Amino acid sequence: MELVEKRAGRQLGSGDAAEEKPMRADARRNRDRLVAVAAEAFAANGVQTSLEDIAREAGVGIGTLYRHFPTREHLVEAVYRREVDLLCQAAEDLAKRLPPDDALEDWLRHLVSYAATKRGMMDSLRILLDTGSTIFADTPSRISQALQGLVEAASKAGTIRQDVEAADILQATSGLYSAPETPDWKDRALRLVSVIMDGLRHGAPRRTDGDGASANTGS
Amino acid sequence: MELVEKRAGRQLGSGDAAEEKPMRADARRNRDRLVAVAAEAFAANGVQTSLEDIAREAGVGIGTLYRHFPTREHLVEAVYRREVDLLCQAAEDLAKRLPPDDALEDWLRHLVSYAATKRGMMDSLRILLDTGSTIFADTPSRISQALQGLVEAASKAGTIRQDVEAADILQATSGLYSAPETPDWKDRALRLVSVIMDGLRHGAPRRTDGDGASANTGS
DNA sequence: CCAATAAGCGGAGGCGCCTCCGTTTATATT
DNA sequence: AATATAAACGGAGGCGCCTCCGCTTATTGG
Repeated sequence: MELVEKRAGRQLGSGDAAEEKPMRADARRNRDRLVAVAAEAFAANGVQTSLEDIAREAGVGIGTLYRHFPTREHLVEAVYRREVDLLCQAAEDLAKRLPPDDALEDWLRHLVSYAATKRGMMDSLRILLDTGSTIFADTPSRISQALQGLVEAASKAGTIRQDVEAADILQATSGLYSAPETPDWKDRALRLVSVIMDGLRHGAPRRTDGDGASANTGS
Repeated sequence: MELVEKRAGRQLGSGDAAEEKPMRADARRNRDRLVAVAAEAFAANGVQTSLEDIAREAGVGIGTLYRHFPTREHLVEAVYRREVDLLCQAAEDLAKRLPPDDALEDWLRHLVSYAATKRGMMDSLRILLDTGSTIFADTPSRISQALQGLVEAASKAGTIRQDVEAADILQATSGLYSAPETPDWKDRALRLVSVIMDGLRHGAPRRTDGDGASANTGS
């Protein structure tokens, strides 16, 4: 689960040059903890979560938080970036560990968490847009690429129907981002994933199971 | 100087119906003081001025400020609205008290103060835009209309050249809003006004003075 | 292994935001 | 003028933000 994040230094806006210095071990550890804790907190309570709470939860002083992330937006950007990294990383890992169609299904479940985090952070993300951050330039294509790998593998293995592409699936799941903020949001989202996967498997050349539902709604 | 402001109640966003209740005398007085003080403070120190300072300066408790203006943006909107009102009011007053071209010149000087306030508030005004406030719908046309009255009067009196319209002058002064934030900003702005007025008078059918500079740089 | 030292830590403290509620006061009623 | 009452006042207090700086510790070179 511990994703090694390269480029740990400055970001937000694009006006820096000399970087890439190796960070001291404790600094890196603290920084990673902060981002991880913040991700959880933002997803659960929205971006307005008290930074002091996050620091405490991560077991560091508030000063440490502020040294690493001078503004709330810096932290938000780091969280968002990590989320995308994790998502792409997960695609690779799953592809190795599972049959292609199961990998795809699991990855879509990851996508649901990603969406959850993203919706919690929407407001701050909009601010980042104004600030001229660069995250948004490559993110969509990175995600799309990760998905494409999974889709192609499953397609080649013949366990999903042949005529769908990454773009189709992203479109099918786009409802995740705009759906209302109900408490059972996550259940609905996972159900949607399950439906889509059933659909994809149904039209496959080699069926893996009878054409019933695929069960497994996760925890 | 005391402009009587109708509609003292809710605003910001457009989702209110029943309004226009007569306000208690002390409430109205405090509200007006707050807006006046805030206008000065915002122009001098920008919108980030401490609300506590503003309340103190206005001689009211912080609670009073918050009752009248639940968020900083509500206060900003009120200030901005008042600024526009004062500007339009000034146009009428000046038209009555001075020869048309002098009225026009003085009004342009008012416009400079307006611009000063507006630049101090830019950031918050942008937030207001997102909030969906209605101020921006009619403001430009109101200002434009006020100016038009002055221009037509002066034109009719023959003390400025005949072929200019309000729009021309607004365009000529548009530099006020984007000019850099230097300390001598106001001097430059007033100099610009002076130049424009000289130009307008120069092409007039009946000259008021020789074609030299018009002096009078105000205080 | 032991300094030396710079990188990092963390929390006290100051400030601003905002709410809540006991007190004051303008206004309507008699 | 006296009274009732709802409207308005104001500031204490709680919380979050952020800075500043004395202390701690990982790292380096001997």
